[in-house]
Amino acid sequence: MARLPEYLRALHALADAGHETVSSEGLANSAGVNSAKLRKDLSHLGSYGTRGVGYDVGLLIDQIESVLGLTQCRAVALVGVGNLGHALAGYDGFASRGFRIAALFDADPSRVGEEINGLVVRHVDELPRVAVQESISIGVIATPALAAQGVADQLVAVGVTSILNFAPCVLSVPEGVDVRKVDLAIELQILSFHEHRKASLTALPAAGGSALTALPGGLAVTDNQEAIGT
Amino acid sequence: MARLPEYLRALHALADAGHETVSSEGLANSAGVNSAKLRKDLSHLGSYGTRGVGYDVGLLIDQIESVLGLTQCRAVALVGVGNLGHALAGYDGFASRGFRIAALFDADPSRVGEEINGLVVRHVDELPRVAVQESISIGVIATPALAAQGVADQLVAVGVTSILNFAPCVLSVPEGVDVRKVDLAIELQILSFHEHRKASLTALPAAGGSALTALPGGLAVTDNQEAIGT
DNA sequence: AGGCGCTTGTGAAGAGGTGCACAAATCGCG
DNA sequence: CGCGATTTGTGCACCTCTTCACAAGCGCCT
Repeated sequence: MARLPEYLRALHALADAGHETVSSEGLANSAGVNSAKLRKDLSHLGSYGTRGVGYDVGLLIDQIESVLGLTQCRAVALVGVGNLGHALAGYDGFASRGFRIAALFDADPSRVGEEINGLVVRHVDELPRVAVQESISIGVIATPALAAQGVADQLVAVGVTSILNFAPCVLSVPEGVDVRKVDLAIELQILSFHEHRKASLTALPAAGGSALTALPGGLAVTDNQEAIGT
Repeated sequence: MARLPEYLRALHALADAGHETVSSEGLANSAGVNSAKLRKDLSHLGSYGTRGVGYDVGLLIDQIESVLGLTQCRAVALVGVGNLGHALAGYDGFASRGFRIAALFDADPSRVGEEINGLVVRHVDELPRVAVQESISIGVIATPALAAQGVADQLVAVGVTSILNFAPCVLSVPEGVDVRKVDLAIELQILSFHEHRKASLTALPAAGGSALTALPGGLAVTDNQEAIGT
């Protein structure tokens, strides 16, 4: 389930605040989901809450981390040390949640040798040797779109089976390899769509327009993320 | 639909490659989706393809950009010029797709005045004045989690109704305000889960274990993103 | 020890997305 | 002008996810 990390984050926040137990309602509010959904999610991983009390925060954290495979610190290879890659290399949100950026790569010789956050940028040709040496388990692609597929192929060749792709393109990978894509421009475009839709709706208070005009407000608004009302 | 931006990206790539028309199958491959799904999506926005030929690339680009509200260049305010914010400010993927980063803000006085990519970092207190002046329509939050809610409140107060949140926390906003969240660590955690699942599956070729043990492979793997096989 | 209030876990209904398969429509060619 | 190849648009069935509502269970207070 893709919501488990969100629960985990909320649980850590509650633990820091000193809470020992949480009700499904409280945790659901912290994570921004429905309480029934949260209970069903947690029941799916066999978690034991106590009726009448709630869930033990510490125990639940251990459970979820175990399911997510976060008990071991995973080594991440980052390919592409451009604008975005540079920021990712220095992003402390990774280390604080159990991920270690173990190696940086770039194809541009002028960038090789640069030191970022204590790590030296290596040439991408060294990927096979370093990947084995550092036992890389996840690859992050922050290259331009044109280079992304080639990098993905190289990562797959050295045995990486999980890839996080920031390049705006679709990657072809063999079965068994998981790819997640994050495209920052797409996120903005989705917001732009919502802006456009809201503007059209307010401009037409009692939309009696003909069905011929394809109004932005007329199509389904399903984008897998919802705003949380106060 | 959240898939429209992906179609748009694929269409731009096809247009650059010189294609005048595309079949739903071809475009679906480029965007990494099923062809039937793509046809249904396009039909929902009243788009006119020609049977026997396909879709006109240029026309479809105009249609989708119109629906997404990309005909006007939207001004974006970026709050939080830390590691990530710095990269976002310099990310050329925004400008190339119709978004203009119009203002940078930070709460840290030592960062105020710094120039990034031709823009001067302003103090967050100047947000109200600048937001109106630049007619900001989208706010991007790249602050630490603790500051995010406050920034969101400020953005809402100045009339911003679309927020892209990179801080690892849930934002409370009034109805009518759209929030999209991007949490880079969560993406890695989902990949970690897949790694863990794959490792468990290969370790147990014919999983005959008792149902009591909550195997990672036993729970539903639905994370709204799928790998595309070759 | 017993009852009461609170919370979990889950069955069932509802909603929505997905993909197949096929009819309708268009173009090119003889 | 007509036919076949090709491609769009869509009805239908399936399946998953979501949400409500409620029974079962646990702790606390008397």
